[in-house]
Amino acid sequence: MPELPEVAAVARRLHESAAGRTIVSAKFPFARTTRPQSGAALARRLKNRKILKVTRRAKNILIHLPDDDLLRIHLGMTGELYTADAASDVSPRARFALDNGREIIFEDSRHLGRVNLIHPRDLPAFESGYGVEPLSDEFTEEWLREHAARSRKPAKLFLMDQSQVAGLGNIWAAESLFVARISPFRAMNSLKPAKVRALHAAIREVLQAAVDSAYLNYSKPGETERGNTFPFAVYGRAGEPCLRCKRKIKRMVQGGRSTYYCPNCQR
DNA sequence: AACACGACCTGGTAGC
DNA sequence: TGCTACCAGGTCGTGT
Repeated sequence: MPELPEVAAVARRLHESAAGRTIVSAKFPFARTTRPQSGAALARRLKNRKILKVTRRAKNILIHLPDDDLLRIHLGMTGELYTADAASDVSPRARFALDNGREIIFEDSRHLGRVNLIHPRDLPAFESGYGVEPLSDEFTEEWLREHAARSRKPAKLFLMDQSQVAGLGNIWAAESLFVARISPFRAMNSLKPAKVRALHAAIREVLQAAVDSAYLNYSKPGETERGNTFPFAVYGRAGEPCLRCKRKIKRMVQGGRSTYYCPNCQR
């Protein structure tokens, strides 16, 4: 489910519902959730800590605690994070009881997500895995031109590389490339300046629209609906007509993932 | 260093 | 209806 726009929406909602609250207790019924950390040890360190704010970095949700500790939640493919009335009947991967009688629930059917505590001394190691935030001022056309010139990767794999551009995933990388009319297989260092400019603009435009849409989808308190109703231009549309040229959208496997594109107008 | 590929998991759905 | 095969928006480790 979650790429940058969806994670941003979840983080924002969690901030609205949980910032200022104190974690009374935490439970991790599955060892896998907190790997490689111990669930019991993590629960001890969360007890009676106040939630200062909730932010996002790449596809991580960061719950800021006192003493610069960060509770980091990665949703994986199927993670859902929300606040609910206590004693709800779900059996989640993690449960955080709050001092107002509600709790933060982390569900994740595929167990691909995780919850960890990041101590300030481990922050540099955490940060070193991630590149520029594509909606930040740091992500400029110049940034993209310089980094594109240094990578022989196919454009789609470059965009999905979290150490380059943090937060793009399979859907929004494909959508950005469609808008910029660039083939997902095109080597980054072969892009001419005009294409780089188009790609930079496309990423900003597509992500900003998705962020707005995702927030709307998640904006109602208590709502936990899944799925993204955003009208995709290419993602998941194999065999359907291209919105620009009417030729068929194609699905290919690239880097082990499905890639959707228009072979006619993406070059 | 850079890439490909399987592993990690469960659940939904298309097809027989 | 039931079974099988494939697919899923993400990493992570291992091997070349």
